[in-house]
Amino acid sequence: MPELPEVETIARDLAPKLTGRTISRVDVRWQRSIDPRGRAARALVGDTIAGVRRLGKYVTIDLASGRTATVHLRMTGRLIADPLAALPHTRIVVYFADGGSLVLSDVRKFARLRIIDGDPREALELGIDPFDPDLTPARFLGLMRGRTTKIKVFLLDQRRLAGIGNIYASEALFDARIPPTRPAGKLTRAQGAALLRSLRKVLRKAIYHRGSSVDDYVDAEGKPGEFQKKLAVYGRGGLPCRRCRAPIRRVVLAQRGTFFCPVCQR
DNA sequence: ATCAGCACCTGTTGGC
DNA sequence: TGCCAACAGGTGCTGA
Repeated sequence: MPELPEVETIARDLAPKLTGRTISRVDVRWQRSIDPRGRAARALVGDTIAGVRRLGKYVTIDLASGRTATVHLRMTGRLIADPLAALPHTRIVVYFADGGSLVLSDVRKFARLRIIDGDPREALELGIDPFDPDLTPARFLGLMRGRTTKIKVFLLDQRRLAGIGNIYASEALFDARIPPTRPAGKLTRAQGAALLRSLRKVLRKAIYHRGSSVDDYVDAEGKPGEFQKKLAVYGRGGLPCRRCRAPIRRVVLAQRGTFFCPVCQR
């Protein structure tokens, strides 16, 4: 479900609510929700939350001990602080010494909590953040140089760029007027620069609107985002392009639905 | 390097 | 109305 804008929204909402709170107990109701590459859930007990931020699509909880707890919500995960009522599909409950809690709920059981000792960026093998000021057009072009993979598929590779998912890959390519099937290494310098601009523009707008709720995404307050109303191509197969009225096409790339305007993107 | 296929899960939707 | 295949904001593994 959530991509960069949704995770950014959740992390910003959670930060003031969780910072400074001490973990007293963790209730794991679906064991596979704990990523076995990290520590066991009990490692969190006694630790205090120092801050909450986003790394790629991970909600990243920094702990006073120096450890990091990362949550990946995958398709349908939700993180809710101090829920007023029991949530359906609750997989993990982190209880605080003050009596409150943080709940991970997830219908499809794909979401994962991982407790990391060292540098989380390294452990998660994340590429550069789209908003990193070091990501210049030249560096962006450099990432794509020589790659024959289709640009849409390239954008989804978290080891290159961290945070782009299926919605915003299609949206940014439409905004930059680049066909999703173009080999990444074949983008011109102008196209590379335009795509980087479009990625940032689309992501920034989506963050402003608190993310896109296409199906069941909700933020840390349980509320949907608003950006789905602004989507230009994602989920609009067969509908007229907002720019030229030609029907939006849907194709499958890397097993993911991909939407584009065959007229605007050539 | 790259890609297709499948696995992980459950719920909703659209076509017949 | 009812059934059932297709599909879903993601990743990770295998094998070609």
